[in-house]
Amino acid sequence: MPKVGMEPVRRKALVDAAMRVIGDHGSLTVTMSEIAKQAGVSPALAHHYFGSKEQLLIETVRVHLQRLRDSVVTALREAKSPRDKLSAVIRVSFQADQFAPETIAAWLAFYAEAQRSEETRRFLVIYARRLHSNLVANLKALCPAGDAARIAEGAAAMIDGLYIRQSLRSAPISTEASIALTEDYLTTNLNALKG
Amino acid sequence: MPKVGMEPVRRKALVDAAMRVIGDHGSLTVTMSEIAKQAGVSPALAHHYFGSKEQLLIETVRVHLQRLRDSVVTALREAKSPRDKLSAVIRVSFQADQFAPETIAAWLAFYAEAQRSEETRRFLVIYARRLHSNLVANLKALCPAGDAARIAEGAAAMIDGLYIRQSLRSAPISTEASIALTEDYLTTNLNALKG
DNA sequence: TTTTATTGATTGATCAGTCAATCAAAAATA
DNA sequence: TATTTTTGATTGACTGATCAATCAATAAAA
Repeated sequence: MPKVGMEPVRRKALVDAAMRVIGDHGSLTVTMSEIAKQAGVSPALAHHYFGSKEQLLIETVRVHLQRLRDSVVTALREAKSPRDKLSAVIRVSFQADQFAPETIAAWLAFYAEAQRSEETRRFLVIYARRLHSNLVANLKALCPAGDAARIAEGAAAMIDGLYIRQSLRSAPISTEASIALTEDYLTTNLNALKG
Repeated sequence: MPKVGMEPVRRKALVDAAMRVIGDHGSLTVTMSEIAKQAGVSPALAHHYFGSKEQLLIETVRVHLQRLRDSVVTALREAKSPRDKLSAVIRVSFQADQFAPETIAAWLAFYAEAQRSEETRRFLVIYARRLHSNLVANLKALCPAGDAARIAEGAAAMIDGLYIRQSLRSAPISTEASIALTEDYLTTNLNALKG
């Protein structure tokens, strides 16, 4: 069975398994055994490749934020006007796989972890900054810089807030409604400036 | 040393200690020992009064949400007009003790816990509903019901989102700026309807 | 004396992390 | 080509630490 070149395959499998298990469990207090089992390998192998549970979790955050970033980049490239690019950023934030309850649960767990893990925090800060700067950059084409910064803060907060509220699964808001609410925030603010 | 009537004193001390330790630690993976130590009693006593760690944590959520509720009720009573009441709800949400990094960290941990603990989730859902309904009730006096519901969703999301972003402690937003952003959201939306 | 408050000592379970051993593919050598 | 050596992949079994939970014992008040 052992074949050469398994490392990248196993790493990916373990990182994906970690996200799934964490999402299902809704917490980072998952065992290496559970993750390894989900990935179809022994716990020892997970340690072999990642050194520690903490490192595996950090890698999990990193890889998944990288994927999210790739989605945003693609969507931005397809959008032409600044206004379309703003919509693209919003759309990706709420896209199906991101907005699935397990995914939201996992992100929530990572935000909590960021209180203790400097490295986890660093990655989430980068995500937050990127979201903010994507919004600002395109807003600047539509309104003065000062307003752009303010509107971007508000929009970013609204996006994150819709996630949190979604995590409680009471009165769940649809993807479309979340997008509409955020779009509406932008439109109303931009119109208010024009008026 | 043992005096009669200590139960309520100890319960309060333990619940407060739990919130503090969880806030400092940024996670619910705190030991009963740490909490008990912080409260100045033995771990065994914590178990004596609460039965289990889980129950202590649930009580901690309940008590602290109850206090938050009391603050809101008081602030609402002092405000006269619907618009003032909206401002009161916002102000309390961001008031100093709520917006302290340790408090935010603790709430974040509880949100994560809500994924697993039905009872914790229930309390947080009640808080979310209360926030929403306080907003809707007063918005209805200022705009049509449909718009009130929508604006309330947006405002609640923005409040929760500002918390999350604050938890990352990068580019921290001041209490005043957070209040201003949320107030601005309401004002802009209400003006847009009038115009 | 009975009841309430309190703790030290202990237990049992859980887990992260380690390690020595195995297995099979690949590379080197004959 | 056949044989040997090396190396990467993999695991079962084990260890040490941590921690929630229990309990019997003590001390003070009622």
